[in-house]
Amino acid sequence: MTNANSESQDVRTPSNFLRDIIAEDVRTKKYGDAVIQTRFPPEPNGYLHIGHAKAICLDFGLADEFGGKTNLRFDDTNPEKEEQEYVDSIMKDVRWLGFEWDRLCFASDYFGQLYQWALQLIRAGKAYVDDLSAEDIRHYRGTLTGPGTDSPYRNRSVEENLDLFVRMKNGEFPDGSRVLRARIDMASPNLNMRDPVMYRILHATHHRTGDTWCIYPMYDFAHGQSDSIEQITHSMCTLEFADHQPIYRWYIEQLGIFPSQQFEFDRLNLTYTLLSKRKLLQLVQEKHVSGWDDPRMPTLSGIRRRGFTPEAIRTFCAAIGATRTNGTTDIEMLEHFQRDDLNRRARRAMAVLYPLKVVIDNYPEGQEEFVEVANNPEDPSAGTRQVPFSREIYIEQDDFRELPPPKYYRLSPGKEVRLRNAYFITAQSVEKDAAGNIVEVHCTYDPASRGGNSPDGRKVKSTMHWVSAPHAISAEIRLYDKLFSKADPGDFEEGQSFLSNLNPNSLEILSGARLEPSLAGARVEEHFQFERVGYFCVDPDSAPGRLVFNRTLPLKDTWAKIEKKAGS
RNA sequence: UGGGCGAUCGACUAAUGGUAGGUCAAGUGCCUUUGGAGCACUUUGUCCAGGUUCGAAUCCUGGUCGCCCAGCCA
Repeated sequence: MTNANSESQDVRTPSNFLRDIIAEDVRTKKYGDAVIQTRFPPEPNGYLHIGHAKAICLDFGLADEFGGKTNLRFDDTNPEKEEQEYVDSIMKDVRWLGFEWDRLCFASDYFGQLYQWALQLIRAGKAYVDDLSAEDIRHYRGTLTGPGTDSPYRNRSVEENLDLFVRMKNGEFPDGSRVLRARIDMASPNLNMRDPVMYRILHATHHRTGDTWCIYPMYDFAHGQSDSIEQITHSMCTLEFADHQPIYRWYIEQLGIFPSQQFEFDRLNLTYTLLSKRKLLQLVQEKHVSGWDDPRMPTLSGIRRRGFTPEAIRTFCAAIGATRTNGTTDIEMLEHFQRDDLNRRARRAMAVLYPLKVVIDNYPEGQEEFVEVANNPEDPSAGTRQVPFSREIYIEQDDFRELPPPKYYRLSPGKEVRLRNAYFITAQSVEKDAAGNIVEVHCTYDPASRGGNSPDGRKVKSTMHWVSAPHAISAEIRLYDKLFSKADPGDFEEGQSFLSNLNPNSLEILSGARLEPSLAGARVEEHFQFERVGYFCVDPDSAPGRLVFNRTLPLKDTWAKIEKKAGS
């Protein structure tokens, strides 16, 4: 298994209860000389999201930590919701995250064995065919506070149950007409033990088994036994399955098979984020986003396209740990680990998103030169590159104010600043259009300050990025922001839905940006830090000569904070 | 008037009867050729009430609050 290796930035939480349990089981040799075996069991009915990443890191990470193995198992017991497209995307995403499974498994591979086990339980008088309708079953199940009632079909003979079940399998009955149920206890305080349904009739084509079957096992009758077949030692799942533990154990005990054990941990919740497959599907189907891989989606394919990296996601997952407490993690924490990762690794470049032309009046017309620029100041091994400079350049509109507010260090009339890696310039005058908008700033430069330092030791308060106007290239820039404007997207007014919390400004497309020419060679999915602006990566929509950049995250903006404080 | 699980800084998470610590966020200062990064410092916490104990976040009792469960979904 070539799992995510522990790089230096990996955060190891001191401990979590799952690791403690496994460590103890390894120490006491609970499973003899057998190795720790886990599994990641997605249902192929949607794309994986950041919440699954936590489960993946736990399933694969913990097994790996103790020299164990992890299977990727598709929990494909419901043919009506599952598709090959999802299987493919899930495999791709798990690998992208940095994990490789020991065995690729499908619950559907066990349909035959599961069927035999069902027969075994019927023969043992532990299962029966019920003719009650779905509605009646619900009714007979009782309530949270009151016991259920036995189905009138509960005491059929073994022979009759066998006959009926075989005929169910042979397709003699229509969908919904009968089910196979475990015979346990209709008065159990745990609803899952009130004769749970084991099999339902579904004349549907399965993405792998085709039309071989018309009866399909329920999750509870499939999951534990699948774990058992694969000799899973530690079957980790989320908290809402805790109530299923008794039924998980019941089937394994009745069948006398390998005793896999289930452990539950808390599901990931993130502020400003929805992690419900149903709602994500709705966003896709109703076209509130461009698809499962829309860069605003919390899906792994979405955040990959946005520019997030597997390393950062793994570090994040390690940092948040695992407990049995429901909570909501600040999205800021994910963003922090992503910035941290990209700060170390992303190549720097200069790009002006909202250009303002600057003419350097005392720079010779027609002259050009190249200045040497570090590709990544955090990583000298990234080398340097040559960036063209000339008389006319673009700077960010925000970097010039005719009337500078207090503490504004950037360019303003009479003020001297540094153009990064180039020269000191001083603003002299502005040109405006008929409407009074500044369209051009005239400056002078100090030829002695080449490279960005003045020999006389003169200091400037500000350093600004720039792009040489005649050399600049264009690109489409997609500025992404949070998909939802409310920390809890599920918190909405009466009569509304989570859709009312959609952030109307989650995507802004810029067409006027000017970029340094070296960016022309950028490849899809390549990450950059546009200095002083943010982290960007190349979108797959790019074509030769037509670059598209997605903003992964903006850089932290201290000035914006100062300005906001002054304004409020 | 069922059952299950849980409760530690604003958020996430350690401490497993012996100094309540880390990360994020927030704030202050230093530094800076990215108002980025970095560095230093600071603020804020054991749900409540009893009990056991030399000593309790941890053990006990009783409350309170939160989450999950009545699919022929997973």
